[in-house]
Amino acid sequence: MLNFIRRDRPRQVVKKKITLKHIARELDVSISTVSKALKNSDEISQDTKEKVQAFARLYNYKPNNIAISLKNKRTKNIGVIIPDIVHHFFTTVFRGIEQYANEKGYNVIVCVSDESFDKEVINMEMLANGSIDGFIMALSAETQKRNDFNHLREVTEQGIPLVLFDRVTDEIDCDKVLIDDEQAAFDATARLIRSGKRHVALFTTEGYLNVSSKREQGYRKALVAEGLPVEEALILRLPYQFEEESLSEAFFRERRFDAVLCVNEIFAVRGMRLAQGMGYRVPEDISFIGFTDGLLSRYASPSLTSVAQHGERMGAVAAEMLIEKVEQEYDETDRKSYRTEIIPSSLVERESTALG
Amino acid sequence: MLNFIRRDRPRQVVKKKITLKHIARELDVSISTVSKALKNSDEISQDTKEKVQAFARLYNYKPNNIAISLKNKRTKNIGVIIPDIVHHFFTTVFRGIEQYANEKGYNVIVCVSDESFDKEVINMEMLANGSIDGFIMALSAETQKRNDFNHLREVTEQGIPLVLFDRVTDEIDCDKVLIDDEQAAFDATARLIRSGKRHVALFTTEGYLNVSSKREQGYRKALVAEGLPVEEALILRLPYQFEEESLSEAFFRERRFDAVLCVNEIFAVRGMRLAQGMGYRVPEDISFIGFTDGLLSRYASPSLTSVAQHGERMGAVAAEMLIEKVEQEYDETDRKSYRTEIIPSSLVERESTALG
DNA sequence: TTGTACGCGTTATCAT
DNA sequence: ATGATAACGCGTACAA
Repeated sequence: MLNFIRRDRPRQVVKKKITLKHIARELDVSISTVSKALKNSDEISQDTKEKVQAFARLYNYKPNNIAISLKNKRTKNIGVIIPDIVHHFFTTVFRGIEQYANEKGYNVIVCVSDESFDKEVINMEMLANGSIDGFIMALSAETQKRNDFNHLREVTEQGIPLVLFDRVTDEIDCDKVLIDDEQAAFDATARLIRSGKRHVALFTTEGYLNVSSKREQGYRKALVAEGLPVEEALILRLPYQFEEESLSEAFFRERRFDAVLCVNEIFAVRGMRLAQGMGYRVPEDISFIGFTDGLLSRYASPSLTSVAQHGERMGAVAAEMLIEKVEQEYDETDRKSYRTEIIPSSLVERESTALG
Repeated sequence: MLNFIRRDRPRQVVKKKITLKHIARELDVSISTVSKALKNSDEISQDTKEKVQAFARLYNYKPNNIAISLKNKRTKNIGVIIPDIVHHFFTTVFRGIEQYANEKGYNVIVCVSDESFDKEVINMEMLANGSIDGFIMALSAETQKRNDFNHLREVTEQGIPLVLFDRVTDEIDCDKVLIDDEQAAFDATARLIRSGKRHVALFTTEGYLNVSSKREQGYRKALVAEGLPVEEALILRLPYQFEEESLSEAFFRERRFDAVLCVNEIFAVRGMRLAQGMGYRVPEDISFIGFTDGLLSRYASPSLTSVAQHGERMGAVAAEMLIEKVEQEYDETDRKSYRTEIIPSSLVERESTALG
């Protein structure tokens, strides 16, 4: 009796999960009676309900998610595909997604594309075969470069909801969540100028990443708006993962500027360090503002004024948009319309800029 | 004809995923014939196989993961539960897990416990109901404090493989992966002493986190081993998330020391900054070594000598152990035995320590 | 060579 | 009040 529940093993007792069928057999009723009894259906006698529920509690019955998914054609899982998890911004977005999703009873399956097109495609296909109800993703660098979005198109054509964030494309019709990069860069630059700086340099990345170019736009527009010339010589383009300082050192020696806008924290911190090493005071001689308000900004010396991107909020919004689509998908009532949400960033003022 | 494949929608054509049943109906054969044909079974005539395979390719047939999971009782998903994703160390471990798992054809479902016992329990239960084949996790702070591990016990009793990493407990019999915290602290301290320092302070956290206390052990043992006294006055215990510097400032004023071992990057960077602000030179007057070799260590001024914990390796090892168990679980052959793996850390030497 | 029947665990509909 | 049956999508042992 009950030997489905306890089965002896070499050194360990295994209490396998029990199913409706087990309960039914043990209590000598039908599976459907058990199912209804557990749902407190009033088709079932009080007596039977109590018996069944007691037994279920005793053996800690929990319905099998997979079976339910198969039946409902909904998994309550959402797939997240990001280029890199060891990256503060993506991590915070992920956290926002995870929190919101969890509140709504969804689990999150993450895949990392590692900035590779192929991995992105493989991961998407893997998850699209029934494992998830919808996708949230930021495109890999390679995907952006190749401009090939067939994998996204396939997924949306299958009716699987998709939300793109941060690294998006116009080629695909879907919900999107964006940072107001241009506006943020504009504001930061204007902030530097209004505090009395007249020669604002820009430290940005080589190659045209979507993000950097928007920030550059904002920088340029701010200069113009404030009646200053755009000095091309004050724009320094650095390799993404550069190690030696020679480039920037030369820049400091040869150019005259009194403020720098940097498209990320790292450039800013390295810039400040170099400047200080060369005898400049920060912010008196040169002010700095960076993007991505992470640990580096907070603990640099001096601490770095930085554009906070509210990744967590972004993730929550993305998850909200996705889950809305997923659940209305089920109603099939009204036709789709896609939104693009902009998450405002804000400037966190610290020591690397003087008060206006 | 074929109207299961294209169904008109308001403004969008939806190509729903097709199933074996669809193919069978369309080609007027049975489902099992289709199934076998797709597997290239030699029970099926070349002719039929080609017809079926062509059709499947055309309509991009992919088997439904959920159905397969239900059938096989294996999901090819692994559940990861960590206290916090916005934390460099956990993030790197996660990356290691994700990479290895992906190589082996597994997906990763992450849940964040947020250092909360309840969330940890809820997430585990959620995933344990069939969604995953095994768990990899680091215990939440609250769980460690409460010393309540029934949720882990339940899971292992159900025969679900579990691997604990970093934040583990002796109460549960399972595979474990650990950092050699004590040894690392020992080595770091010894390294400071051998470079000529005689009064090594320790900046650690208040309250007894497993991790910090092991590091403290190593620190103490190293002093003893090198024939130096343990000066209790040189051990500074700071709140986990402290903001004002008053505590440490007083410490710098009142104590005499020429080196500091810090249990994390942040304490080290803040310590260095304070020291420099008070006129000390780093490393000449005071050397610093931190734990967790992240961005802060690399970009601090001076850059910080730091204990690298190789989280990625740790994650890969954990995933390897888990998947091994998951797959042998299936054989049911030999009995379980659990291992504990130690991942060696290493010291990354930078500017905050002088050469021995 | 092809098809039937069953099972995975659940729920919903329709008998009894 | 209870149970039988079908269905979700797949694979496979067994029949035909």
